Amino acid sequence: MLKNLSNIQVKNPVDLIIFQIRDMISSGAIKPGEKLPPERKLAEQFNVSRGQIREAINKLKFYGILKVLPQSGTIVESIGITAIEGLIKDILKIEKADFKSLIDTRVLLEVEAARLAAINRTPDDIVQLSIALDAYETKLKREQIAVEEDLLFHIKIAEASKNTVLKSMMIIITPDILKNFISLKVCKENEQHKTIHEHRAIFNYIVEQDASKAASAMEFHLHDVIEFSKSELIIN
Amino acid sequence: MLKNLSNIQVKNPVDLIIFQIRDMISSGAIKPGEKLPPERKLAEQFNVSRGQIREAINKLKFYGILKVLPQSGTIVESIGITAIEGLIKDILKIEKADFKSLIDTRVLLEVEAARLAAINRTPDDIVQLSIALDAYETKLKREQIAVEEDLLFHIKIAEASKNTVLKSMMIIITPDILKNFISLKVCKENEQHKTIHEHRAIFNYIVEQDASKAASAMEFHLHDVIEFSKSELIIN
DNA sequence: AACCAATATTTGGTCAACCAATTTTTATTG
DNA sequence: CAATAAAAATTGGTTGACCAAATATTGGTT
Repeated sequence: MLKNLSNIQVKNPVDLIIFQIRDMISSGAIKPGEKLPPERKLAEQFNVSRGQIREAINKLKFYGILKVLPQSGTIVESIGITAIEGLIKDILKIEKADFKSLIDTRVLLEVEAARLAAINRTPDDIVQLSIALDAYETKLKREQIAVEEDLLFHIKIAEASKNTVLKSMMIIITPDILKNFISLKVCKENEQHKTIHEHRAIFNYIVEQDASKAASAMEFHLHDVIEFSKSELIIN
Repeated sequence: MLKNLSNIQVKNPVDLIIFQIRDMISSGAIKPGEKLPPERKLAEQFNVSRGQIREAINKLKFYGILKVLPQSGTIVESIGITAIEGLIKDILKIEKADFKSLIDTRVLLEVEAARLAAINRTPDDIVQLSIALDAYETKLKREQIAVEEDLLFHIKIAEASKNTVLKSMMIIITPDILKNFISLKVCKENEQHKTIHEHRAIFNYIVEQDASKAASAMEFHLHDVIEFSKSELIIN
């Protein structure tokens, strides 16, 4: 346990607080389901300001480790000591996304989203997809580049899939994808017009509720994108 | 994962601020790549405290829309007006994850993670996987339930996949999965011993670098889990 | 002893004042 | 006039005091 401590390079003071909270749980001082000491006590105990304690709590709250009850206290989620230890260790190690991982995961999510969208799409989804599709095509015909409209269309597909987690993940990775695309100038002008037909194909299969064809159409559509995943450039 | 928001009615004051920032970008008052007005100005302009402005900025920062340069300013990421408008709208709509979406997405991520792990695993990954596997088995032999060790093993697989995005996503959904599993008592004691063999099988295929077999072994392993995805229970 | 309302305390949430790094402006000098 | 250094203003970051809701304590009544 303690030997793992040296592995992690803690730089951020907030991460250091998170680490200390982890120790309190590891040592059994706090058990899952119980209340964390109040923020003021923690601030005094760790010799930091209360604001930094709040920031650390906020981060752990986002990752689902803590739950804050206003005017009452902060409790550790009942997910077991082992899980909490492992998760916090991993959270502190989370690194920036590389381009290849981003693209590979995007393809994975998108193909599944297209498949599910074909199954679960509602009439309203068709309207929304149609609007997004039109926006993409008109932008493309007027200007050269429509990467944004492209990705917004893809998000609409994720929305039509009715899988809330899938959609959330798409939303999270989309800005990173855009940043990389723009900087790498992935968007070739002449090839963009080809994608109109591909988008239409995906759209039609979703309308027809042909799941497997929608999925394969999406996979084909993203083939060009996969080619770029050899690049290892990182943005930010 | 986090909060939700009804389509038009905005309740959270922070989300309202985000909406106003969106308007500033939509109207062209701020363009992508440019600086946001200083926090004090925004606070005065929106007639709210600066802390709330900071909270809103923080949320948009997490989703990759804004980038904060300390002691200098906050800039809008250069990802285009259209993308920013669409993304912010979607961010405000993000809803809590339902169990089915959670499980379905988990399976999707895990099968791919197993496939990639078989390809990219290093000698050290094998050691780490072996340690996680032993922890799981010994816990199972002594006590009845080892869901945490189970999931930590799965995270190690994601780590071995060398896909940073995939791993991050696994870490994000794991606590939610645990909460649902524990409350639904998905972990059947007698069936848990069966999973030892399945884990071993996955592990061996990863060691042997047999990608397709590793993937299908993972898919088979998660079959029982998929059965429960009919439940619509939501935790929290 | 048991119950319950009134009160005091504790809690996370909020805010305005302050800090240090940065940027811009101004003054000086060659 | 240009260059540069000093100083003023601006910036996001931090902090400690205050707020309202939740909780614990108390004291009285039955």
